[in-house]
Amino acid sequence: MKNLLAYIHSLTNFSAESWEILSPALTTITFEKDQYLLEAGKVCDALFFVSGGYCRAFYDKDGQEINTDFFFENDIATNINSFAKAEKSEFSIQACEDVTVVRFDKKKLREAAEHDPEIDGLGRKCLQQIAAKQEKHAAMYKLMTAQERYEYLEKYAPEVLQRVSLTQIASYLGVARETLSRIRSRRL
Amino acid sequence: MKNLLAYIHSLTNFSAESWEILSPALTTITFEKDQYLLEAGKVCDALFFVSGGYCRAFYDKDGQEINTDFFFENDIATNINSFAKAEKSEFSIQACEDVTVVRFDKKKLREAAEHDPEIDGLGRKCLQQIAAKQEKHAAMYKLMTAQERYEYLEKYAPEVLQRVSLTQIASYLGVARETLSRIRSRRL
DNA sequence: ATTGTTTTGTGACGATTGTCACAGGTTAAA
DNA sequence: TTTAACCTGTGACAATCGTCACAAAACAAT
Repeated sequence: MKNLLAYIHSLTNFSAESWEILSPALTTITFEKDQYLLEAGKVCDALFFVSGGYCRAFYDKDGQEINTDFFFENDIATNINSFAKAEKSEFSIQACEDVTVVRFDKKKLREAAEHDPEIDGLGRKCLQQIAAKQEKHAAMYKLMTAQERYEYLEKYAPEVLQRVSLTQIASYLGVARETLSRIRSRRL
Repeated sequence: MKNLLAYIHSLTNFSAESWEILSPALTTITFEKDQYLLEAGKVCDALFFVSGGYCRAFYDKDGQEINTDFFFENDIATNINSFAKAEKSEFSIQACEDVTVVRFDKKKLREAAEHDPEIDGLGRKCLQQIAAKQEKHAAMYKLMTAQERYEYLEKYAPEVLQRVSLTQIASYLGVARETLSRIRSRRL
């Protein structure tokens, strides 16, 4: 909860009263490794602030799992489209370790936002953050080769390389496991 | 302006009074072919609702231009990160034909949003739309081969294939011009 | 019509990557 | 400690794609 408060304050001004109003929308939950925070085909009705452990977002493409995102401590994990439009999610979010999250219930969050403009502003900031993250990631794909993407991770997201297995990273970078293995050995 | 109203109503409830309050933030502008709506390195201080013609967003990577988006009639063209965070834009937006847009001035828009929750809600909806578009496009890159991406455009964005030159589309799809030419000839 | 400019198609070739197969390592549970 | 399951590294080979070069086609302007 302390991390969550720090995260919120890093985004926007947030009073003690706002926190009181927001609190009922929050629950701390733990997921065991391999459990799903969100399953493809279901509607996303919550945001998850990750306070311990990490998870991954992945699409199932013809039986093959393709990672599109990792969420570590102090990240917000969700499907923002599914959340905002109440459409079925096209991807799943799964715990890669035992994970602790603070869950923001959609309905209660909306009620809280209606009563408090600070909470409304926070919601908007979160949306922006998520949009920004998506744009960065999309640009990484469009502008870089596999090797450059790997170097980008080394530079800007080293925790991914430290904590995530090669196989999972390869899927995230869009290359075969073997190719990533060779990229690594080339760079020693 | 009529198209803009229809667009707004498709997103959210919007009263005549809100429109009155919003109007001072709007200007209709035309850009000639090749003119810039936004230049890389500058801060984006406006949204552009495209009412005629189309434009492209592109990154400059070591002198090579890489297209990342096209904006047609009834699209909102902007750099949402640069707009929201007042950071320098990493890409440019350029008119590909003579283009007519309705410009939303950032400062005036914010003032209008402070006076009217409907305008505030509209802003949020726009943000969501843009985030959704980005996510779709990112997924296209991560999940599909070049050929599948081309077929995706055929299915979901045929106006791109009709109106944009092969060279520009190739850059957008992330393949060499020649490769796209071969994808096309394979599919006849 | 003619010229010049831009765009598109195509062949050849080399580089990169994916696929398949298998070996070596690591980890976790019994 | 042993086993089993999983992850990683590596070689061989085929398929794909990018690059270079140039021809054909489309388009614009005079």
